[in-house]
Amino acid sequence: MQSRTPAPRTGRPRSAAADTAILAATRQALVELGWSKLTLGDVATRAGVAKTTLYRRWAGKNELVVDAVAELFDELEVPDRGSLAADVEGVVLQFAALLELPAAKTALMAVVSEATQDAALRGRIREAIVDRQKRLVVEGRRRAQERGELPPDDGEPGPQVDLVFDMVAGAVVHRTLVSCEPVDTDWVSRFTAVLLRGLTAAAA
Amino acid sequence: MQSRTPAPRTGRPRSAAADTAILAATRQALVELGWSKLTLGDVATRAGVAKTTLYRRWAGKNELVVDAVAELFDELEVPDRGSLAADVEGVVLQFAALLELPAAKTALMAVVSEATQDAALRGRIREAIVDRQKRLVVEGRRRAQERGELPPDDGEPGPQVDLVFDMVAGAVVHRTLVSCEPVDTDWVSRFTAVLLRGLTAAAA
Amino acid sequence: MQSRTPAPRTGRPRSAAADTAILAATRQALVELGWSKLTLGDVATRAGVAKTTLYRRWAGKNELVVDAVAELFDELEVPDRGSLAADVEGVVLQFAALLELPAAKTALMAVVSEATQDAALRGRIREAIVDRQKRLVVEGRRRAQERGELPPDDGEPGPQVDLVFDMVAGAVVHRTLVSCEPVDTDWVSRFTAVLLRGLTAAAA
Amino acid sequence: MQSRTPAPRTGRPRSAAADTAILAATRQALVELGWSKLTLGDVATRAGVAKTTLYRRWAGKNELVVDAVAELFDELEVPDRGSLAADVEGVVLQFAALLELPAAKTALMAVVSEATQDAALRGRIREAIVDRQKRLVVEGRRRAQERGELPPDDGEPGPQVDLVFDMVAGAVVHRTLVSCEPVDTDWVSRFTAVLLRGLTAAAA
DNA sequence: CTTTAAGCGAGACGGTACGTCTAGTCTTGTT
DNA sequence: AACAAGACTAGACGTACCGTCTCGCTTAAAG
Repeated sequence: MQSRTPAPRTGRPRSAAADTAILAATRQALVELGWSKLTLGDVATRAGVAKTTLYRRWAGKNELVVDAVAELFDELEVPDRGSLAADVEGVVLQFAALLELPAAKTALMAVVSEATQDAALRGRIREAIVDRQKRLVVEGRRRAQERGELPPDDGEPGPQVDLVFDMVAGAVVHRTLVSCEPVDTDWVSRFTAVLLRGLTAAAA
Repeated sequence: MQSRTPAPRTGRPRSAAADTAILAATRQALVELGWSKLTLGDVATRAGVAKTTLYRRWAGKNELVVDAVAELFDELEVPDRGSLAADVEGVVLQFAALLELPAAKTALMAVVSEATQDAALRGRIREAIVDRQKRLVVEGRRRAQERGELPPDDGEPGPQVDLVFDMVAGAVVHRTLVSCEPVDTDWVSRFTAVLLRGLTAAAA
Repeated sequence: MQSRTPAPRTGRPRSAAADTAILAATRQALVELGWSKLTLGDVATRAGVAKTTLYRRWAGKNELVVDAVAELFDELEVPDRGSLAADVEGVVLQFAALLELPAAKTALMAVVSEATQDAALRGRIREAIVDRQKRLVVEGRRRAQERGELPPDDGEPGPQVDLVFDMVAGAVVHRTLVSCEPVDTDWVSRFTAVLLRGLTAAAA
Repeated sequence: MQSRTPAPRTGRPRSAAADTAILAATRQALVELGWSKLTLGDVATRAGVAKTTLYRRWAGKNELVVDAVAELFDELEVPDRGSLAADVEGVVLQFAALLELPAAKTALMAVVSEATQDAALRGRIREAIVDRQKRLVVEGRRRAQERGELPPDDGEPGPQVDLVFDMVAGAVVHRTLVSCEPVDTDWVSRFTAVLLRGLTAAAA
């Protein structure tokens, strides 16, 4: 999950505070300026750091922004609202709220956009973002199984997890960023209804 | 839907051939270089045209690329495969095939990415891409109603159209560009099953 | 004698005024800052010109400074003071006055210094500075011959011209820049006496 | 003549070997790269020493290079070839041979060049290089007087020593570094003839 | 048939950011 | 304390691209 230039073991150690400052400055600059107007010189100035320090630790703009964005998604957690439908709605709203942040919105799409041309970047996105969120799907299903809302695993849990993940994340991202319409409670409940009926009817 | 600088009525008329050459060169350069490496100077060279000519017709990179991409989506058509499920699968596969083209993939995400910072660009995307595809959803449902697979409209058709569109397009885009996994027939049939059962169970 | 990047024949022509401004700014910056502190960005700013314009016309710092310095030496002229001794003293004083200018002093030595590592630069110095001044020696001798102070050429005039030139220019440069002592009228008359007695005694 | 940072008397003493290694590495790097491409980091690496060590002992690039060069000139000695003319020719050839070394050539001019902007450096050059060589002129004249080739001092020996030194050193340096032509035996004998005839005719 | 208004290719221009490099200082831990 | 290692700030380097501007030339429609 590291896109950083590795630090040597001898000599003066790298300042840990600089990392925090740089990533925070990157997110702030991203919000204010957007990907294309973001300059590393500006990030360095905001972080109170020389440009060289920045280039010593990251290979370039892409690597830096991916790390800055990945930290945002670390905040996502699995809610426990008592029922599968409520859990799904909770996750969807949480994710949508995250995508309302200009920093997250711009940065995520910028990185995805850049990744269409860069296989290594695709890999890093999968690691840092996609796979982490998939665990949330697994966790939600586990809870529903404990509550008896879903039958226990009958062998291979994998495929449907991927499908559910693509459907949930895809719908939210598309509505937010392509259709550019709000993810309000009405939309969320309609979406959740279609998704869960589709899944449970399929299971029946 | 025009993002072009309007041509004056007097003087020497603009060369029509240049337009075609420029848009084709834009798509080609987009495939080879990606959005961030694409330079208008290079596009001009590929098109055998001076940079001035390019700037005389489009206001900038965004406008040019949106026009180049919009032409790609004009090829999408509504299939008629005899059943609702088959129609949905057909649309999904058609859309996925389009997104497999590097030109479409890169260009679409580049434009969406840029749009997170640019309201006017969001408007143009909605016009040129989102609304055009929504009509396909409406058309597919109309056919299913004619076949008796779906009940006739009970007043307001709008909301579910938006939901279905976000779910279909979102899932395909997400699987293709974020998860970076193939949209094969297995995935498509599972997706279609969940979607249609969710919708018809909801209607019941 | 040109160290300039050649201008193409088509397209917008290069601004002639920029050349003048750049070379003047170079000399001014050289006086104030010296060679090592001189930056091309600063020269560009002083000249009211973009850095790119500067790099479009010259290949680098060396080339630019050589051209700027060469213009200074164009001012040197052959005096006619009525006798060989007076002519020599006039040339020496004129040359010494030039070397008192910080611009000329710093720039000349900077270029000579750089030339110890760069054969092409050595060639340009010879052309632009050394050979031009040698003609002054030839001219001075021709006048002395017309006055009857020196015998006419007896075949090959070359070698002694080189020798005289190295002795005159070398002594002035060394006293000015290495010994760092003034080239006053006393020193000049003693130098001229030794030189001319040496030359005429040799001819006798 | 010291340009070194003085060492404290307490604590671990400075390694003497490091000095030798650093000065040798400086001369080697000077030959290979020239003044402007010479970096102190590189010198440190060649000397197997940390950059810190280097900065602890010298104040900067100028100081280091002057010391490295001054060592070269310590090798110059007064020849005794039996006659004034032969002695002069010997000194000139010895000096010219020294200036043929790329290290000496580049370093000397680099230092002189830098000195046009730095009075302290000018002082150090006078001490370490100019004054040392002047003693050679005095020594040569003393020998010629002992042989009876020159009359004994008639009061003030100073001025002509300076003049002779500037003429000899200037001519050699100029021919070597500005005219860029070889100081061969032909040139040396012609130069010596003019110089000595000029001086003795003046004395007569 | 001229005008004449614009198109067009070529490339210079002022800017801005890039990513690299070096100077000189500072901070570790080790000797 | 000196030392090796290397991080740090500061800032110049030379390149690339942007979007604008000037050229001189060509092209059609309007007078």
